[in-house]
Amino acid sequence: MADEGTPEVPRPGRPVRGSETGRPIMAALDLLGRRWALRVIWELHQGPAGFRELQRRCERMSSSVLSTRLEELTTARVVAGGDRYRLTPLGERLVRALLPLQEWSDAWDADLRE
Amino acid sequence: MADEGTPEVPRPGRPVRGSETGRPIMAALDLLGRRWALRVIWELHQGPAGFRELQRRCERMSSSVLSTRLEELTTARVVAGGDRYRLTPLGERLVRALLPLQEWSDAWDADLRE
DNA sequence: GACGAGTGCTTCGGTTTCCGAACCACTATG
DNA sequence: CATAGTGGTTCGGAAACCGAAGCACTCGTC
Repeated sequence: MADEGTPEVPRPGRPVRGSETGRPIMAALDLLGRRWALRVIWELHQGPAGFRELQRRCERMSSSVLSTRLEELTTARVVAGGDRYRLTPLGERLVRALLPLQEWSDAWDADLRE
Repeated sequence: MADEGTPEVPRPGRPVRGSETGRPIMAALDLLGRRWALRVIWELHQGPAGFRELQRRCERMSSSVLSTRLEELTTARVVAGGDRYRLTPLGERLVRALLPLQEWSDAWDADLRE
């Protein structure tokens, strides 16, 4: 489904960009702080999708980057491929952890409108 | 505190990278999906910090990128400058929305160790 | 008052990442 | 056979990021 080369995916327990400690939260911030990563997870929460459908949901996201992100998220066991891409139980749990963000973004909207 | 040029900061209500709709959540995902953005917010939650101290907390983060992120986050009213940088009430609320992520990252760690 | 030592940044050349159109191989469906 | 859709990969150009260096300033202190 994707190249299994040497993809350099952040993992807890290993030093990542900006942290030698390997603290899980730092690995998570690295993984999720890559372009489109949060968005892909968010869109998959709306339901499983094939490659091209997922790309459409992300409004013209580059296919090459989508491919890379899917590989990273798959390695991280957040996403699983097969017939279509879908969130793993771990991925679902991540989305639940991210749900308060939607609420916050509405508050942010309200705040900036003042 | 930083250049007030034309910084192109994502805002709810405006089309952002990957979304023409301007839905607040999409603007938030864009803002927070930039390198170091989540980390800077996370570190400021440990307490206010001056520029160089914040850079140290982020373990050798590039000063130029820190400068850019601080400008974006300030424009977004998540961070405020002054004597030292600190989270605004909106920023504190954002951190609270992000707290479940720490818990998740520990579960992620446990899952990957299997 | 000249010396560090620290601060808040900016500049700039080099590297990495991202973008996106084109393309390839495959599977329908008509 | 043609057309349309799928799951990607390739690759040249653009944008983002990196990090060492430097600048202007303040704060002791000798």
